[in-house]
Formats: sequence, C-alpha cells, structure tokens
Amino acid sequence: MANARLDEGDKRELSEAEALVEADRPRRPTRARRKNADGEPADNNIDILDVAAQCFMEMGFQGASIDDVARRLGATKGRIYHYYRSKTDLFFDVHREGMRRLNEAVHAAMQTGSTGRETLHAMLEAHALTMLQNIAYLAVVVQGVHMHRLGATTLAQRQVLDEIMAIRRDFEHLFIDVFRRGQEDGSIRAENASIAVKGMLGAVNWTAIWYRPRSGETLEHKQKIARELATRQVEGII
Amino acid sequence: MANARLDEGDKRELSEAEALVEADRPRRPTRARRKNADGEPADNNIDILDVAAQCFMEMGFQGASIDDVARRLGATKGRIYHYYRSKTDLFFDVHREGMRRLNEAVHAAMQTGSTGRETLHAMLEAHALTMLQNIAYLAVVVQGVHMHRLGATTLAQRQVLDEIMAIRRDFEHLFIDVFRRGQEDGSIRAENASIAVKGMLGAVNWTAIWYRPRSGETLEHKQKIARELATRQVEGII
DNA sequence: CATTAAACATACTACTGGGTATGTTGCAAT
DNA sequence: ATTGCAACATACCCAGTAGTATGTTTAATG
Repeated sequence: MANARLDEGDKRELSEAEALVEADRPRRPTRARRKNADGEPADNNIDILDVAAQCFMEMGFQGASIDDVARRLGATKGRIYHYYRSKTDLFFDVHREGMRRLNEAVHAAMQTGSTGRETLHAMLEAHALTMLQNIAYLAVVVQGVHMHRLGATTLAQRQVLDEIMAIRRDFEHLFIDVFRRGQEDGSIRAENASIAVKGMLGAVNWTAIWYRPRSGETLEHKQKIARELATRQVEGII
Repeated sequence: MANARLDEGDKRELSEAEALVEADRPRRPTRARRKNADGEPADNNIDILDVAAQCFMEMGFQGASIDDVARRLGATKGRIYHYYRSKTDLFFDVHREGMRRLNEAVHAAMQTGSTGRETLHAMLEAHALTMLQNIAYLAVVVQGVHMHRLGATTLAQRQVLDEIMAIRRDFEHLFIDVFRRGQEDGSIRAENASIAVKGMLGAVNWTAIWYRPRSGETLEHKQKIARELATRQVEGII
C-alpha cells in the first residue's frame, strides 16, 4: 500500500537530507488520528479510493477531475492532494488495489481443481466474480490496460506504468501456464494458448463494460453470472 | 453519412427561415471541389475520420484534443470545425462509421451456414476479422459503448447517444436471435443466450484492447486470429 | 499548557483546450 | 471580370483544471 513515487525527477531537485526526511515521513500516515474510539482502523484513504474508482469508472481518467472526486467526498482538493501527489498517482493506486483484489481471488482459485482444465475453470469463475463484486476498481484496471500506449505521459510516470503492465503480464501468464498444464494432462485439446487466453479474459473483462449491479442484487445472482461466463469459456456453446 | 445534428437547442434560437436554409445547405458538401482531375471522389472527410479514429484510439475521447487531430492532418482546427460542429460530433461520426463496417460484415456472414451454430460461428469470425482490419474505428466503437453512462453530456447529445446505443442493442440482438435459432435446431445446447452472447462478444471486442497490427502483417495472419477466436467461443477449449 | 504535526480547507496561478469570430484563397458559374 | 461560396487558416476568448502556497483546526505528546 506504500505510495509509489510518481513525478520524481521534477524540476525541483531534492537534497540528500531532504530525500531522507521524505523517506522517513510517510506521505500517508500509518494510522488515522480521528474517531478511533471504537477501535476501528478508520482508514480515511479507502474512502478516497472508493470514490475515485467510481468517478474514474463513470467519466474516465481524463474526464474525471480532482474536484469531481472531492465534491463527491464532500471535501475539497486539499484532502486529496494531502494523500496523493498527483491525479495520476491516485489513478494508479486505484488500479493497484483492483489488481491486488483480482490477484488474491485468482491465486486462491489456483489451489483448487485437479486437472488443468478444472483449475482454469475455477480461476475464470473467480476472476469473473471479483469483477462483478468490484466493478468500479476493475473498470479502472481495464482502463489502465488500455492506457498502455498513452504516449503523452511524463517520463517518470512511464516507469510506474511499466510496472503495472508487468503485473498485468504476469497475471495473464498465470492463465497461460495453467492452460499449458491442461494441454499436457490432456484435459484441454485447444491449441494456441495465447490467443485462447486472450479470448477468455476478454469475455470476463468485458463485464466492466456492460455490467452494472441492480439495486438489491444478491450474491447468488453474481455467482450465477460468473459461473455461466466461465462455463461457456471452457465448454463452448455446443 | 449525413451529419447528425448535435448541440441543437442551443441558446441561439433558429428562426423557421434560418432552419430551412440550414437544412438546404449541407454542412458537409456532397462533392469535393479540389483535385478532381482523375475522377476520384477525393472525399476529404475520410482523412479527418481516419486520423480522428487513430487519435481517439490512442488517447481516448477526452485525452485527444482537436488540435491533436488537426496537427496529425497537417492542418489546423479550422479545417475540422468546417466539417464538424463539435468534438463530440466528430467522435460519434467515427463511431457510426465503425458500426457501419461492423454491421456490413456481420450481415453478410448471416447469409452463410445452415444450422444456427454455423451461422453464429461465421458471424463471430466476421466480427473478429473486421475488428482486426479496422482497429482504430472499432476501438472508438468500444469506447462509445463504455461512454453510455457518461452523465455529463448535454441534453441534445444524449439523444444521439441513445441512437447509438439502440444500434448497439440491435447488433447484439442479431447474435442473440441466431443463438436462439441454434437452440431450437439443436445445434446449440447452452442456455442463457444473453449472457453467452455477452461473453462471446466480449472475447471478440477485447481485441480492441490488446491487438495492434505488426508492421507488414498479412491478411492470412489476421484471418487466423479471427478464426481461432471464433472457434474457441463456439467449441470451448475441451 | 505549549508545542507540533496531521488533516484538512481556501485562495490563487498558469495553462490547456473547446469553441468562435474573422480573415484569406481559389475555383466555378454567370 | 466579377461575384459567390467552399475550404480552409489565424487569432482570440474563456471556462475549467492540475497543481501549489498558505492558512486553520484538532489531537496527541512531552
């Protein structure tokens, strides 16, 4: 959860001493000060992340302004810039949190199943369900993927973007590896793991476009959609 | 190809006479004046559309500026605003052209195949190939779909957006109908046509995210990818 | 109780980008 | 040849926006 250093290499140079101070004083406090009577962590930042995810999903990175996010928080820019050095920083932190949840769910599913096909099925279903349960965060993740070729980013941000894309590649390789395992144990007959996986992930990721939770939607309903999507990708429509 | 009227209902009211004049004088001339020696139509607007599609694909609707598009054209804003009343107008015209090409290809594929499954397979493959061949236009189409909930549009634009979404819904129903036909003739066993189709279209549309043509890429290679994607969606990976 | 720093809010700056108002040029019909 | 209009280019306006500099309040700490 450490705040990644974006926008480094600015015009303003940091002396070595300043850099050390910067390193020792975390930009985001480890513990919240306010309203700790009930013992809850009261993590103030999750509010910002949630609202930011919502705004970025609805209006896109360029379309959503910092003021938009602040307004929805019932606050002003000051609050956001107290925790994040830039809009890009905020966006990527949402992205990172989304990828974290996704990785968590998929890794758990990787432990299940015996054949490669069964494991892959479980991973797809977990992926889909996580999408439906965290649609705002994952919509931002999808945007971030699309953002890859956004040449107009500053040099320092590009480093972070590459890190994100590396995580993304690793994630995709999780599926490809299990796919190959399925080819070897005979549970998967299809060839060309790369394209097959891209198609399957596309079918699941596409939920970021069309799915919006109905009010009062039950978990069972989401599970049903996730199961249906995963099953179709494995078994086809025959 | 007629330029849809966006931004109507402005503060400036049109008298009835003015409205008639507006209707008689096409905003985009039916024929180009310049360099017609060789008899070619020399449609100046296709240049603008092509470049705009490229810019919107790379930087997104909000990210790409009119000046960006103009710069790539080796021109200035003036040229673009001579043909399009607003940035939104330009975007939707790219979108419309993309959907037109897509519809054309899919409708042609609908005439082939005997069983519902075979027809659906052909439609998916045609869809995928069209994506790969017109990635810029279709990336804009994908963006447009995502744009649906972009609450911040003016009232008049919303009307056009609804028109676009209606076309989109019709397009999706093409696949759902053929899917149901396949269920009836026994060539398709899967249930829940709606979710199944959303998954299949997702797998194909996702190419807008990951696919970028390699230089010197052959048509055969694109066909191979399209065929692979379509086959996987029909037969699964078993 | 004084000090200190976190956690914001306020006010401001500089700049971008959509849109417009107004030229300028060249072809074409009269 | 003159007029008229399409097809642009130039120059400008202004609203919005990322980012900053500077207050102000509150809570923990010595």
